[in-house]
Amino acid sequence: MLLFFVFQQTIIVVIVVFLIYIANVSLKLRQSPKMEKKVTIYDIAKKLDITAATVSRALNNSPRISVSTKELVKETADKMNYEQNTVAQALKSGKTYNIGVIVPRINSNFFSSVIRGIEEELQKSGYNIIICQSYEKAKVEEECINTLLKAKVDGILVSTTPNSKKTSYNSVIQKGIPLVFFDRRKKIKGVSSVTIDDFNAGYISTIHLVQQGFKNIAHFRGDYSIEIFKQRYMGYKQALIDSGLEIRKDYVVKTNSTIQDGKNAVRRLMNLDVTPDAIFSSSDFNALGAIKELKSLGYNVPNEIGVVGFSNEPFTNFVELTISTVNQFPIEMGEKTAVVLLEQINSDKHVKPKEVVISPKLLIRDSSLKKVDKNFIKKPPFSKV
Amino acid sequence: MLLFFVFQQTIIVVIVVFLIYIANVSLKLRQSPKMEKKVTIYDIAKKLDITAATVSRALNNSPRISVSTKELVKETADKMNYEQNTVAQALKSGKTYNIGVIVPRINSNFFSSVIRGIEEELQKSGYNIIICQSYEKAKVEEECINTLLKAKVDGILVSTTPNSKKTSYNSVIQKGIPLVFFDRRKKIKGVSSVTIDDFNAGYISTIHLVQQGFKNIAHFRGDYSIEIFKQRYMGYKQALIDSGLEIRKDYVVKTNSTIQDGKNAVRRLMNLDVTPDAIFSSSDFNALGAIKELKSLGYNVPNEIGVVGFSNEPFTNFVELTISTVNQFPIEMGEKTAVVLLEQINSDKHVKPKEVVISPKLLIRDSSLKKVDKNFIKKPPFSKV
DNA sequence: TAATTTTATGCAATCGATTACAAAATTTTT
DNA sequence: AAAAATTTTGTAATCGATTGCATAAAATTA
Repeated sequence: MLLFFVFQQTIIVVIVVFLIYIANVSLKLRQSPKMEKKVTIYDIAKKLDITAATVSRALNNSPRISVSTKELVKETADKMNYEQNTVAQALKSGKTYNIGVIVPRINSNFFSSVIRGIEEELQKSGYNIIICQSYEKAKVEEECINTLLKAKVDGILVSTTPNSKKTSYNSVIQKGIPLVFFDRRKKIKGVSSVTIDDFNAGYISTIHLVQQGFKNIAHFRGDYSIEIFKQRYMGYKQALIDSGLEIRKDYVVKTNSTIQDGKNAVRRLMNLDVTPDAIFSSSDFNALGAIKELKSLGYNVPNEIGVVGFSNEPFTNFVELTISTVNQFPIEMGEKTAVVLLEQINSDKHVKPKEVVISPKLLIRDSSLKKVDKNFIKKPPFSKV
Repeated sequence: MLLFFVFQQTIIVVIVVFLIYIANVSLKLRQSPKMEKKVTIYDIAKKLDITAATVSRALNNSPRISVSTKELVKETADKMNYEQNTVAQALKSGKTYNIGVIVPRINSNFFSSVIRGIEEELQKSGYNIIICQSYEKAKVEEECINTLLKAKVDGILVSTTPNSKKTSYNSVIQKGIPLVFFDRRKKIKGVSSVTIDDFNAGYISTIHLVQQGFKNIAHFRGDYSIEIFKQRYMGYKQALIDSGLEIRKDYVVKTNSTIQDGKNAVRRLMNLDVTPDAIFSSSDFNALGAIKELKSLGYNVPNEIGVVGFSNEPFTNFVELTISTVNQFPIEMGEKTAVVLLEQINSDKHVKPKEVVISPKLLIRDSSLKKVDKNFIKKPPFSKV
């Protein structure tokens, strides 16, 4: 009986041990394979029998730590595979080293190039970027802002969406988070921006069409709630005035930046009593749609109708009939935007808001260059690409 | 004398007070305009004369808090404009709710569409994504990995770059951070992936060319260090075998995904003794370059030479001669990748690695459809778009 | 050698939220 | 009405790194 009891005990113990073993194995499996446990400055401190404070100072190269301990600490940290916990640092310092970027979408060459410029500049200073797409919707843009604020970014770069309200950015400004607009800016007091000279871009594009001999020049415009589209239109208008050409309201068509909208706009224009003989479009996609539709309607581009687009999307240079367009120097724009932001982040005192303006460049290609005039065109200030 | 002393004292005091005033003003300016100070759960606790613990529990809807205090706390939090500090939460919980995404570049329709799918799926669960571009360079990809690890992301999604080593991902795996490959995968034991059936894509594309009557079919391949390019090639090869066609080594040309590389490859092929009469390209950009070059060499596409591209980049459908290509369903791919990742994040126990495979779809367009054969083509399993 | 300065390190609070465990307040049971 | 069970709230430690202040150790000066 006693023997039996002992046996029973043993069995229980064995089972328990087995269960513990199983638990361990499954724990290992769950964290498989060979999950490392995190090393903290406390672990290093314990190993060297010093304080975490000393370790922290040593790793940060504080002049208050002797050279010998610094070396020792750094070596040990390396050996132990120590990595700073940026989250803890962020909590202590209030800086996450993350920058939010809000764009309508990333799958256009223009925006992805701007982002590239931003990225290259910011990473030099150790910042990461969090990209948020608004898909051209004001409401989604507001969600983006909230998301980025929640993520505690150290700054926000925005290219706005139509109809977004200035007040959307109040929360950002009130929190004192640096904010810079690029390309599609909002005019908000005290907020910096980096743009191109859209008025000038509109002006030189239109003048180019005038010089080509076109007299009835139409314009595809984007939403006026976005500054750049208003400016391009103003430049277009001024060019017509300066050239002594008539300004016709029905020649200005509002479009979204899609191929289809370009087609639709052309259909509308070509039903007018006096049809236009040239188009200055605020969008390469519109321009492409327009050219396709014009061809299918039997018009000859550029000899009957000239077209200039905007943004220098890559396809403008590899379609059958290359499309004249405006280079906005997107990478440079991104770099400059990042620089303006960094200045704002790094300055203790309140920096004056900056309005950086980049000069656009008209790229004259087939779609606006009448074959007969090819040799008579003036060179500067335009360039053939 | 005493009087003077008193005066002097007073003046000093006044100056000091003034200096303090100046300091305050400049401080305000610096934080202008009307910077809000952060509200914490301690502020709420103090105001209601309860503990921070209670506030925290109330805000998190703990069942251990009475309904009345919950309401009170939530109301007060609203009134005080309280916002949770995600950094503090991240430190405590070890979760940042950030997911890293590494892609070669974002300015291709394919990758930006995948990202869109990922984003839509992840945001439902409250995750943000941090995008990192490797620009097709293995070294940059490693930097991306380090950056994301430093940022303490909760998971990483990757579409790899040529020549990146499997060991690059060791640090991710060892840390137990969920990792999922999409499209351009690496075969690593225990790591999930979401891809299309590239073998099949290569097979049906080639078979389609065969059915069109082409007999000397060349292939543009990407870097074999990337699984998908190997698979597409294998599919191409198998199709030739099954069709009883000869396999010629010099018909397989390695290219990068650029227009120029497509042109170069065509020049090379057209210098062979037996020139090919069709091309199955692993890249739409190559296909476009090839078509341009073929035209300039005087060949008729598709009647003399048929071309099929890959990825359904938008331009393939709006160039003069529309390009046949393969739809990879990028948005769906993104969604599925996100789902696989979330499963991995949310499961306590070790989940089995998944290999999700999406069926590609051949889109037959002008560049591979001989005009004369138009009416004789078999419908399924292909579709005309 | 004693006093002073300089240099190096430790102590403890802090950033803001979460959560075992303990204790108080309330309700239910006997 | 006292005891037991339940609900509600509080105490204090924790996540990991940083930093003002204090103290100990070493170097310099008197």
